[in-house]
Amino acid sequence: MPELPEVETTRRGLEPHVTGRRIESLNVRERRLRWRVAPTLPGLVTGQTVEAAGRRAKYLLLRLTHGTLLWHLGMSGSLRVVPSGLPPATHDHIDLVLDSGQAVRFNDPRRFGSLHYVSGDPEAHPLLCRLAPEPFDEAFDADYLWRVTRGRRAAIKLLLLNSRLVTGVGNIYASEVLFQAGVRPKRQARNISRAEAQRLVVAVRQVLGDAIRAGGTTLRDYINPEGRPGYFRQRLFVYERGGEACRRCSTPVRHFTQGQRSTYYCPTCQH
DNA sequence: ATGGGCACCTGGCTGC
DNA sequence: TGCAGCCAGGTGCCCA
Repeated sequence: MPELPEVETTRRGLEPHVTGRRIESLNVRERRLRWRVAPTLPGLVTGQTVEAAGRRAKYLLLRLTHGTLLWHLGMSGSLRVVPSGLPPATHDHIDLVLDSGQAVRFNDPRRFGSLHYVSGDPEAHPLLCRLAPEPFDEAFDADYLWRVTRGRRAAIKLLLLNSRLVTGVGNIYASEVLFQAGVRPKRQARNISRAEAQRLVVAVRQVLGDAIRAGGTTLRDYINPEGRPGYFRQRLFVYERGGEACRRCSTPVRHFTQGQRSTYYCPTCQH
């Protein structure tokens, strides 16, 4: 699913439709998501107004009058804005019905997504309080990445996927970031040089930023709130391009498994 | 504390 | 055509 660019694209698509809208109801047709959706949730949010649509890492934060909805899209989740009367299709698990006659509809075939309501400071929630700084925050810089990689024997790619250390980078963009930074995915994090840490930070921002501008990456089923796919796939340098020519040097792109996930890299461009 | 592996799900594709 | 096997944008948790 969605990595940071897809969640951010979703946030931007939702924002004009939800901001200032009153919640008429929350219809939960399937509560068995990553965590069971609390039965009290509809009663808690009905009647509140959506004040803003925010994002923290891959979590969407809908700030309400008295609290916050924490929405995660998991691997296969997506949110669409639909007319509130539209009959639900398969895997349309939740509707957030607004006073505009529209509803935010959550579809998630694999049900790895989640929905929580937090009444206090959302940053203090257990799911958010240990997350690394946002990639576009100034706290995420070369010094930071240098510091958190020291003494770490884990492969740098695995470290990029660890949300306590780096946030927003998922499996597609991890390979892309390492390509752009010229760093091999198997390198032990502790052996990354200062200059490489700098290049990685630049690459994280560059790749995620470019992907957001392209509306995210659609591999299979990701769609934005208007029901449209993202267009970053055609700009991927290595992901899902095993055996194909590197776009920079024509060497065949290599593919292997790391931590039970696919990794792609160019043996010539990355060291 | 760190690292590795598993689990949670459904669906699409491949190959016999 | 049918079916087994494998793979997929995430991440919390358990164990060594």
